[in-house]
Amino acid sequence: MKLATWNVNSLKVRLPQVLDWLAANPVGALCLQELKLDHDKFPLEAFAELGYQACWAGQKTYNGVAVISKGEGLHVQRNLPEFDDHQQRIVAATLSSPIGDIRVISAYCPNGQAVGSDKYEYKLRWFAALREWLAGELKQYPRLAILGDYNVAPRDEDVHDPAKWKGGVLVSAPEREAFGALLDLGLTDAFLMFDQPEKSFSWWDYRQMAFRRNAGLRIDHVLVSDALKPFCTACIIDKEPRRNEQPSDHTPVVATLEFGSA
DNA sequence: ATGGTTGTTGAACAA
Repeated sequence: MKLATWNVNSLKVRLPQVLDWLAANPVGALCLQELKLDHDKFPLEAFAELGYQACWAGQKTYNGVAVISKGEGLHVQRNLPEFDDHQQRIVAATLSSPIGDIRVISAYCPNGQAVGSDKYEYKLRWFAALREWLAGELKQYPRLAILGDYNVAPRDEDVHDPAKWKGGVLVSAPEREAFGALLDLGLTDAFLMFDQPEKSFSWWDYRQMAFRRNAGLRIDHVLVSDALKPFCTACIIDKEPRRNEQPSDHTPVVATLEFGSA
């Protein structure tokens, strides 16, 4: 069973690419971010034609998240219950698997704009609220994966030019601490469980031919709980969709779970 | 060089 995440930067524009990718890459669940679609404009039928179901939290113009899944998503939760916010950044659903229920969360963490800005303060408050909520989710659902665009590059190795980015938004110490506080709950960055190519990134700015120069950041992550971690056998970044015509600025990250047979 | 690109909504904002 594969779990994937992809910030599509407008599902309206990227829907054909997402459908093509799903047809070539069957998954148990695909978490999407930045739908930029009103809640009732979600293209459920297009996914149904490929045999997928979906849970989503849509919003006009900005944000919006979804969990596309082979099986039905149950106990759907939208947004952080204790955080008063109209921005649609979280959707959670329970999926069944051979080892029992797995809680799958699609997260679109705030960008933060610039260190010290109002949006940056909002980002840090949002991460704190996410941590509080996740602690409860983990108690209720020990087998949990939270996938999404965290807008945090956790290590200097996740930054194409650490000197240039040093202290800036997406890499600043408070943001990395907020991300680390999630891991402290008993979550592991699945990408780092395995040998990976150097300079592996998941996002490249549209400007200045950043993708061709591999001037990117690794800000999209798959976090697996301690109970799920032993079943995770691979995690890769699929750069192919970033080469598409009219691509998203992000590319998918895909984790493999294997449940064995005996 | 405070530039540059894309998406949404309709000149500005967000990323």
